[in-house]
Amino acid sequence: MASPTLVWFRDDLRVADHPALHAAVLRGEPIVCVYVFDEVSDGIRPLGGATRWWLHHSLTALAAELDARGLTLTLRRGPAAAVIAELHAQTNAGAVYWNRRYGLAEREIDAGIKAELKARGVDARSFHANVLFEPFTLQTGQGQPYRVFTPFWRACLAAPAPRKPLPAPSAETVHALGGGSSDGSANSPGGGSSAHLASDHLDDWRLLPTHPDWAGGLRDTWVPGEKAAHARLRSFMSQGLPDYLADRDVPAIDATSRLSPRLRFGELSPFQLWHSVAHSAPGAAGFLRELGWREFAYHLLYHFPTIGTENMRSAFHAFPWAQPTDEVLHRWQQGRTGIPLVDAGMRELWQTGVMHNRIRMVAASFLVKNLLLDWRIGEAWFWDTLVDADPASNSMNWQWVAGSGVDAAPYFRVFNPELQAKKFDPDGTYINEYVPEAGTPVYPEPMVDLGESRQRALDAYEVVRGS
DNA sequence: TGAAATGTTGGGGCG
DNA sequence: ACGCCCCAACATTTC
Repeated sequence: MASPTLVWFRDDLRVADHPALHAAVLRGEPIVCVYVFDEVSDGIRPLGGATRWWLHHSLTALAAELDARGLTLTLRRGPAAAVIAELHAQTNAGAVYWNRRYGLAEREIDAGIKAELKARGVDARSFHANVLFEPFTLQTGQGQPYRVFTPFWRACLAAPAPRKPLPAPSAETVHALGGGSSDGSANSPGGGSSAHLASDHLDDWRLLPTHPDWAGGLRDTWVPGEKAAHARLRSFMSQGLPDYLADRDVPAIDATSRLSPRLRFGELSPFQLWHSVAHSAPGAAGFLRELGWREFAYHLLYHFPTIGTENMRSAFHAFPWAQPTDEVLHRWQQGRTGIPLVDAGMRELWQTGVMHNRIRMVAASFLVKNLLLDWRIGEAWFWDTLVDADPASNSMNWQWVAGSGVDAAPYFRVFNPELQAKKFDPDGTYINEYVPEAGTPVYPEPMVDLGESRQRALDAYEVVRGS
């Protein structure tokens, strides 16, 4: 192949609405697809266990989608800059395309790679793909990044409408580019005209848990991959959306979209969601608003890159967090707090890799306020156990609960898990599903008194009050 | 995307 | 019939 186009897949494990892949097709040269598993570059946070599981299966699904189009997904492991440079040398690629990401370390890595490639005369390009509104295009009247959700989302809705999704390239289109691996040359060197491009074996990355294999609940709950993502998208839009507003707060009802892990790994793009919604339908604005919170999280991550590690309100630097003990932490993590709704949520998380949105707030509030533990402790656990763990949303939402974020819940807002259970799980269906022993003698006593620990949190928050 | 305390109101029981 | 009290229901304030 003369000067193939290298398409670098990252958090965009899809073939439809993939601007980098789409542009590669338009460029008209053979396409080389690659995924780089990078846990070693500076500032890169290693994936948690649940996201590693998802990544394994989503990569498998992506490879199949590409294969159906005569493309091979090449897998490489290592620091992205070195790996891309090596791939460039091995393929003599004339162009390298990818879709943008928004964390600081990722942006620095990508900028370095782009500069390096351009210096070698390569057409290195990044595309707008994974957020509806580029964070650097939105600012307040004062020229500052938005710090409050409502005006942010108002500005988004007033901005030019998000573009229509791009189609997935067809097998015929890709085949016409030639030089590729439509005969499976990656597995049978000598087939086709291209040189064999070495690929790691996915199994060697050991993304799946062993000893023990704790992923049974994930397998029972999820089918990762673009095809399954579209199936859920269709069923949610046709059946779920009308009742979304009414039912989304009831954890016993399957009323939330459950699309978050699809967005996390880019099996679906936000553009596809945006244009799947019948905007005049009841529930549409409410659902899109949730998509707006994801946008806001990425906006904040871009403009305030330390959102995952530092309190956005600096007064919280002096907050008197309690010292975590293993016993206390394990009771929360394993759903043995003695508070049924909290335990149900934590067990749902452990079993399925997600937790219902409302219960996330309750369980997080319990950790940060009733147990008075630093939100970063909870953030780390969610990072490890959520299949939708996302550097933007996870950080923003924990800071929201803790009150340390810029547009956060006021410090004095403390969820009462018993009241929340009465309101949103009145017949106990959800609690009973995950904590069937609640109310029996084997169920533990509450690890803290809800009233006393609430008061302790309010007292502690005096430190940051008024700042 | 809260909860609890405090304040207000209005209907009904009852002397 | 009337006023008083109780208290649920709702509203407002405070944390």
